[in-house]
Amino acid sequence: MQSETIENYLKTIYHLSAGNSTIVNNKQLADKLKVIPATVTEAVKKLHELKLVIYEKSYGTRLTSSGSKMALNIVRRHRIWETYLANELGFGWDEVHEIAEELEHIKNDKLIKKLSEKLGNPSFDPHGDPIPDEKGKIQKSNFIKLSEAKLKNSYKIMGVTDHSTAFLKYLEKHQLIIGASINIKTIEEFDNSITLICQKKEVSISPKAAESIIAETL
Amino acid sequence: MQSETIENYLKTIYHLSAGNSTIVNNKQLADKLKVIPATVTEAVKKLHELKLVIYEKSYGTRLTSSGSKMALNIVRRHRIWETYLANELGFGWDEVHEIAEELEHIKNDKLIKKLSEKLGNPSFDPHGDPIPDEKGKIQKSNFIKLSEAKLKNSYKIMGVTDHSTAFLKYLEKHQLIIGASINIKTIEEFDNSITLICQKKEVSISPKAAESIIAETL
DNA sequence: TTATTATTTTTGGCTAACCAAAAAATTAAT
DNA sequence: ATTAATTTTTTGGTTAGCCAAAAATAATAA
Ligand SMILES: [Mn+2]
Ligand SMILES: [Mn+2]
Ligand SMILES: [Mn+2]
Ligand SMILES: [Mn+2]
Repeated sequence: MQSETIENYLKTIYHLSAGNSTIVNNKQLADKLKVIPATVTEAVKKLHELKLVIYEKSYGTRLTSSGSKMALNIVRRHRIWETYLANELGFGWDEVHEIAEELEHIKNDKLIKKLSEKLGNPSFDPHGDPIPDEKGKIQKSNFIKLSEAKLKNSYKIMGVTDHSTAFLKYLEKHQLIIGASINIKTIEEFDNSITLICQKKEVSISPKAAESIIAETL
Repeated sequence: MQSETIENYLKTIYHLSAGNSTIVNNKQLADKLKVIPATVTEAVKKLHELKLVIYEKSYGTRLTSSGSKMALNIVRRHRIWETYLANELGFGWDEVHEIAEELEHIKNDKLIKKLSEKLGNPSFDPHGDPIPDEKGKIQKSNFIKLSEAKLKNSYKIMGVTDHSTAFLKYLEKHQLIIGASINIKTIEEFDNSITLICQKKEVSISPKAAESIIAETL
């Protein structure tokens, strides 16, 4: 049985390699997992032994196909739980991530299946992130980061990549919620801050915020 | 933070001491927790340090009031989850215990509160066991073990104390389900086996089975 | 191309949970 | 009261995960 620790490593490697199995280095992992680099060195060695990653000394780590399969499964559990907590239990989208961080480690296929069914087998979680299916397949979408949006174009907000409570509260205040339609009014030359129209109101957004908002081109 | 291991010890001590803080010995704990007695000795020493139990060498262990409070809370989480799995997700009552064994360790008060609310703050789980409230109070009931039933009397099945899949399957087959009304037809002198009427059908039950069925006097 | 900085690895050590085997204590049987 | 059986404790040892400090590599800047 894979331990909770191993699962957290796999999931983190998956996220850091952006799905496409880019090489991940120890420092990144240490930062995300809140351990020191020495600990990561040990861990990735063991994951290599288990054939869940390929670890090349002093270079980096990437998931094997079986590691990737496992990671996708953890991501699925995490996002199913997030959706469930939000849609069925009435938790706010800023609360679900933390709880799902624990629930994701409960390994019971039937449980996840029942949860998913009850939700109508959703393909996206409350943050707009795709939920891998039982086989690990992820539904593609023509989403972009708002930082890549073009002037005058219209978009629909589909999700966020920063799940911090602070950020989510900020979005809610400006009614920049999932499903909201927006139009890009101006993009500042000198700092790339964006002004957009949302619910008839004008909102100005920093480049950093725009980087964390996922939108669909309309 | 109390570890999963500590929580399992507290819960097991609670169950073995039947709520009323009877002394529990190492052998019993070792058997239930599937570890060797030496491991239990170490563990109860630590629990004593933490002031969660009173451990008297070579004699036994009992919960302190803070240990008891904690145990009640774990039992509450366990039974809320069992009820939720059965009532909201459609799991069979023979499936829920195993899953709840894991879910019970997720410590998030708001989560349990939401689950409980959604269920209408139930006082009994699908096995008929009482669910302690937030303060640890358990609702009393005039339940008896079927092995204590009297001839000609009528009862309503309220729960079971043996949660094994085999036993629950057996009960289901004979329609001895929660809520069923029964009448005691005969009690054999020589082996205490019981014949009862349930759903117009006659069912014969071993003393061992009767010991594990909880019923309410009608 | 050195020198400086950042990252990675090694080494030694720690704690929580476990087990096996032997010794000690308790309980039950004769 | 002895003996035998059971339970408990002690001692020594293991593994998973972690950290701190030092040594080795790799990357960047001068
Ligand atoms: Mn999340
Ligand atoms: Mn996690
Ligand atoms: Mn149970
Ligand atoms: Mn448990």
